[in-house]
Amino acid sequence: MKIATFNINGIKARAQALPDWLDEAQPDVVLLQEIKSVDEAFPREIFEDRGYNVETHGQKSFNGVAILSKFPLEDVVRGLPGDDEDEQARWIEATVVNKTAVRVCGLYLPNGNPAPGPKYDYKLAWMERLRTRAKHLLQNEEVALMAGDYNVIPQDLDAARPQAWETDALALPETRAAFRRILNLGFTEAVRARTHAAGLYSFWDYQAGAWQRNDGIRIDHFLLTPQCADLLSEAGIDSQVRDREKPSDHVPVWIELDA
DNA sequence: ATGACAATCAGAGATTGA
Repeated sequence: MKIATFNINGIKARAQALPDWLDEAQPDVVLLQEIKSVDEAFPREIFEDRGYNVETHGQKSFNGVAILSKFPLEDVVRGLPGDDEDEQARWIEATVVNKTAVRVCGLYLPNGNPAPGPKYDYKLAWMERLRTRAKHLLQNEEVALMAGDYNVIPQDLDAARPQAWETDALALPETRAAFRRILNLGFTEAVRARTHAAGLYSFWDYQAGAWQRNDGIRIDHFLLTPQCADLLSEAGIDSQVRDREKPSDHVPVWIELDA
């Protein structure tokens, strides 16, 4: 089973590039972030025509997440537990039913800039809620994963110019510590389970020719429970997508599971 | 220190992103 995560930066703006990539990469399951659309306006036909089931958790203008799956989706939950006041659409989870049932959680973790400030406080609080959900996934010994745009540069080797991000909410020591605190509960980060190579990025800013200069960062991640990590066979990043017409500023990250 | 670029909503320019 091939599962991908892709921050598309607006479904309307990606009406060509996203289906083009789906047709070529043929993922079974896709976790989308930043659909920037309400549920009613999401162009589900584009995906249903290709054999995908579609579940969305959108909001107007900003954020918004979705799951596409060629296999049936069950027990869909929208919104990260832990704060009833939180109106931002950043979390969706469901069980993909195939040979092995896989609980997939799609997330769009807050950016947090500027730091310090209320947006950074929201980021750290959101990460604490994420840690709570993560603990439960482990306690249940599920074949489960949490994937998406974490807005976290885990280590210096995950940025072309780490010094440029030193005081940024994506790389501050407190951000990295919060990410490690989740990881160290017992998750496997898929790309790093396969390679410790530098120069692997999933985001390049639109500005200042960042793509052309390969000035990227790696902020889109897959975290796997032990039961899920046992099924991992491959992981990759489709960086070539960034060179296409009207690209998102992120590219797809994917894994292959024997599930 | 700032802007560069893109998307959204709206119908100009502010807001957000990373």
